[in-house]
Amino acid sequence: MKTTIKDIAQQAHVSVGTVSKILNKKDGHISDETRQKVMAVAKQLNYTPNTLARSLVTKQTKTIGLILPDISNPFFPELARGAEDKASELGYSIMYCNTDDDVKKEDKYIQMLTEKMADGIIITQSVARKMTSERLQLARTPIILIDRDAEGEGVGGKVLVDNLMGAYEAIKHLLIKGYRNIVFVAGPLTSNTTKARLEGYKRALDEFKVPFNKDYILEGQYKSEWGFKAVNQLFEKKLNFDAVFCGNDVIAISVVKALKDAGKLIPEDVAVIGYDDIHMASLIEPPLTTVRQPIYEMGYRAVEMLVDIIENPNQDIKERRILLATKLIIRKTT
Amino acid sequence: MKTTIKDIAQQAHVSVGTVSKILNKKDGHISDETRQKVMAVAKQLNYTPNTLARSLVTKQTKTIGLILPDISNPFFPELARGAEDKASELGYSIMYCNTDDDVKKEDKYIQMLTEKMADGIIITQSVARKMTSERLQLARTPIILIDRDAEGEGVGGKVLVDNLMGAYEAIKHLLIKGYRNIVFVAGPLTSNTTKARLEGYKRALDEFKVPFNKDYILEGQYKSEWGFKAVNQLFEKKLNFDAVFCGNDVIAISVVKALKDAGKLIPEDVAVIGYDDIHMASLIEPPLTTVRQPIYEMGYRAVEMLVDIIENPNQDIKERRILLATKLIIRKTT
DNA sequence: TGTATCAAGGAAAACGTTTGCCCAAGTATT
DNA sequence: AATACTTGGGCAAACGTTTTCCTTGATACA
Repeated sequence: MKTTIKDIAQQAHVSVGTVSKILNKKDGHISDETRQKVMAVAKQLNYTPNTLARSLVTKQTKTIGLILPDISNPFFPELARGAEDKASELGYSIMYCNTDDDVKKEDKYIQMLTEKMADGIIITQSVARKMTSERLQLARTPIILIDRDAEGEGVGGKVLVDNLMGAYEAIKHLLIKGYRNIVFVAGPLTSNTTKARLEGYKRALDEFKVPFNKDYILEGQYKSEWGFKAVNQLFEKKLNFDAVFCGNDVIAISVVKALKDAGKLIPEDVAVIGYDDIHMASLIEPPLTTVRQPIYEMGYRAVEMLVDIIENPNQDIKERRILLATKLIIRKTT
Repeated sequence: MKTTIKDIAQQAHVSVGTVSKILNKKDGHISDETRQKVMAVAKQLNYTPNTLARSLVTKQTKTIGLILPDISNPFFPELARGAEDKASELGYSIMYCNTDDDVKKEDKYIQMLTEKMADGIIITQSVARKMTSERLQLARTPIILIDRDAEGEGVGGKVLVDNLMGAYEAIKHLLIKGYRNIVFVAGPLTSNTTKARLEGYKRALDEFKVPFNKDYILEGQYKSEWGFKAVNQLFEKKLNFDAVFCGNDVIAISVVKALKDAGKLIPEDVAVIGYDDIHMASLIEPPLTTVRQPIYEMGYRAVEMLVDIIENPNQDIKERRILLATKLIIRKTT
């Protein structure tokens, strides 16, 4: 049997309340003698608290849920890492969940996390659906949106990246370099992230008086396979293009691969630009020009924000929103 | 306030015990009428159980801890994914922890997990230290070792990969292809994983009567930078080599990069072979020959084993050990 | 001398469940 | 008619903590 506070109390001939006070350093009214006795017994019995019981009375579990689409997508481990580092620093632990962008799973996990009494939730939603009050009723717990924006009253806060500017700068860079027929191999257009990037894309085009052609917008998934498929589509459509702007680096890497396999020279025949700046981006041939996102920092800041909400509940803040800047990393594919 | 079982009891005019029995489908002795009434009230009040309280009495949290060196190393997300998928299937959730191969952090997390009453722990240990009884006393909970082996009584089980054979086959392949001066850019030699691979390396050499030269063994970390450093060392030492066997794909990818930057042709001048078969391995130029590990399956099987131990505690099994096979994936770097 | 203050620590309720035991009434068996 | 099950459901302990309020004795103060 694990030793409990009761065992300590018995052996030290004091009451459980006293033991609890001492162990929690609320020992203003305890003599040095008893304190030391209790501490000694605790150590000897190898006591570790049962946080379940503690949480039951204190109403906090020091646990936060992290709901992500898919940890095997290289974008998310870094985000998770940032979250875990900050959480650990603040004394919280992280429960993690993969949704595969499946709304059902999202709901299931939110449910699970509320049952486990998580103090808060950080989520990258699959689609930009509203956080309905119904859902929030389910999770009577602060929620932070991360990476992907969505409407919704009742969301505790948001940590986002300025996708409009990120895309704008990327496209502007291509335009300055003289590319004019720029394909956008995008993620799902249901996502606000994608929408914002499309905005940026259009804005840059506008500025350079290049007409927008919606045939150049290809909608797909944030997955490696999509890169190959997209290039196929381009060739099938016999589209005349000289640059490809990709929804993320994973897509970009497979686009580069597919283009090279088709005999294209990069960047001479066609330029490629990615998004994220995952580690691998600099290692492919040629090294990938990309829009760097502060991924680690997003995770880190999200936890920071969430814990602030958890621990200072009645601050009068209308909206919490962190918008992080991207940075264009110019390598050799443009 | 969240609604509790008590609220339901009041509104339905029954006792809390009855509600509990109904909600848990232990309603052999309950009339249809009351059951339906209780269910209706529960739904109407939007009840979700508080698993803290439940766990306190049932002594199980349906939570397992996953302790890994670093989730941003592409090997581990896939393992984590396998673990999470199986866990979710079995009704468990996962708490995850990054140690950065720091023994202190390992202990801290084990402590944390026992305090949170995790039902079991899966760990990739940083170094092959024994699971001392002291440590197991801390964690009075089943522990599964995954990926990296270590001695120790009291370990609940192990899920490993046959690293000796994996390395053996890789080296044999190189030898058959005619390469003779084979460098091993290894991970830390304190790890049993590395040791086993070194065994395999030697065995293959032996079989082909190629003398072993310990200058060809370079010890480092399982990180991308190590690949670059290792190649530098090779050139500095002016070592005559025609093949490089790498401790993992991340290293291999940077080795390929470094070699190409130095003007070497791959595989004509020097062959490179990796380990893991991460997704990126097939996307670099030239596509990487590598030893595929069933990473996802390791995570999956570890959870399977752990939950079996948790739920059937008094089986009389002396040792649980799963040794998974690797597979040589031949691409274009050899 | 009487009273207020203070230090040290105990008692017990509370947190939200589960579960073993008990009881009452009805039904079946002898 | 007496006994034995069965059905339906209540009671209360237990899980391991925290925390509020009390009690007791001692000391200080007027």
